[in-house]
Amino acid sequence: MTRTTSPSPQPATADATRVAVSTVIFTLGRLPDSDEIGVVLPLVLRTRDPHEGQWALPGGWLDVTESLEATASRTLAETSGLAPSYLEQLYAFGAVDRSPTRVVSIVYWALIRGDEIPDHSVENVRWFDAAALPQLAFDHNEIVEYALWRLRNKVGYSRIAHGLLPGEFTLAELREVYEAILSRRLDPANFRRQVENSGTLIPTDRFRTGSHRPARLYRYNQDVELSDRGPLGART
Amino acid sequence: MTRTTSPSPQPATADATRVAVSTVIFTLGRLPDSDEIGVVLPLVLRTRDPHEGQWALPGGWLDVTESLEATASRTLAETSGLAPSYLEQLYAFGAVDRSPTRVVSIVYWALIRGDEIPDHSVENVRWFDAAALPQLAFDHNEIVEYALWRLRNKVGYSRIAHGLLPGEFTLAELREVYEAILSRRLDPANFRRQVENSGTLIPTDRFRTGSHRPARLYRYNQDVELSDRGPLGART
DNA sequence: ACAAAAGTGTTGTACGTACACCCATGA
DNA sequence: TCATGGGTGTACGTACAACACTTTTGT
Repeated sequence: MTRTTSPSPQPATADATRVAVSTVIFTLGRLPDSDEIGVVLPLVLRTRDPHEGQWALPGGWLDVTESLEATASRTLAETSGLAPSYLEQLYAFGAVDRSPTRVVSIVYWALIRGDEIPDHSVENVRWFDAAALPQLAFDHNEIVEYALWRLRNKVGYSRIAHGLLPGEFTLAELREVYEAILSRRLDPANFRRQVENSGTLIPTDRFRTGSHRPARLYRYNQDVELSDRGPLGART
Repeated sequence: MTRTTSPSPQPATADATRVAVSTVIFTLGRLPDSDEIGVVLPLVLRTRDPHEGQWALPGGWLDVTESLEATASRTLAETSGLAPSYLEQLYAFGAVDRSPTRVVSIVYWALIRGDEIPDHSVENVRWFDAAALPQLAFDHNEIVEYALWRLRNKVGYSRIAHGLLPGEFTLAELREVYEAILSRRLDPANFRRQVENSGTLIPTDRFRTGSHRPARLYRYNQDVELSDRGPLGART
């Protein structure tokens, strides 16, 4: 449904159900109109019907020889040119009337590090403030809403916030990520203790020197990822 | 993939992807070999290839005119004859090699009350101890494993346990449900307070009289369902 | 009377929150 | 030296686990 870049390998038979894979790709960035840091995501301008001229989630038809997750990864590469630092299935949307022809969309959501996102890398791709989207094609507004809910939820009990940061980061930077996602301020002192006691961070010997007292750099402890997706490790 | 009861409305074209909907249906029951109470689920004996003679999750092909959830509900009716007291999408399984032909299965999981489940209502349907399954068709063992994980997880922060009980129940009965799902004993005193303070139960004037001191009957408070599935209310 | 489950009280620990305070650096 | 963010200490409130205890029934 959300395919925008290549020809359709699936037959468009009137009474067949087609399967699409779309991806909600989150990263942090400076918001267009304010200069706050916030959650942003890329959308693709539809160049054909249905919903020509509207913005839609990146995605494509499922190929018979391609796994669901592989399709999602491809989507990500096509729009951001980056590999996901986090990728998880979100939901399968299958209302009969969500598209003129019957389409079931398996939607993934992904995080990528904000390090180096090409500003206008790909034609017809634009990054939007997740909290201020225009009207999107199909049921994509609903989908993004749900993805945002999952992101905010998951940030509470999981360590995914690291997926938005480079390899080494200060606690203040990590806290900013949480604050942007939850859109509320957190107490620096308490934040420090929580995350230190969680055992998910490894302090390095390096410091971020800047305007004031240097802050220690931390990196993510790979060994801790438990109790996240349950028995599904590399599911597809 | 798991269709067992009606002819396939989907074309079996070699290079098309077909969409199936399967459902993991949980309830509580007396386990076959012990006489403990535990989680049980119905499976359907496959009467044709692939995997003829193996047990599989109830399910069927997605019809073009039928929503995902509707297909799941139908499945439930066909195997248990009951309406679900809880129904939620679990995951979309789409590995390329999970079936001889390419099949994407949208899997739901459901709870039904144990009140009155016909013991051998439907031909080729049998109820199994969820913790001691034989080898199932396709990747269905994995799927059940994941569904169980979700059930146990969700019982911790949600009120779904009520979905396994009749309209009125004692706190001891509710506690038994939790104990069966989590397979560990809970302190009756603490359990009482937790659930009382959660505001999800309404005490009635009736009592369950039995072998000892009568226990007050409670019923579920409909008004509390919040923070469960997020923005997806009647999604399909 | 006694066993056993229903139901109440009390205590200790863990953890989140609020906030006062010290430390180290650039300007 | 001062402003500012880095980092530590402490006190309070809530939530939960453990467990002693009282109450009410059937037998």
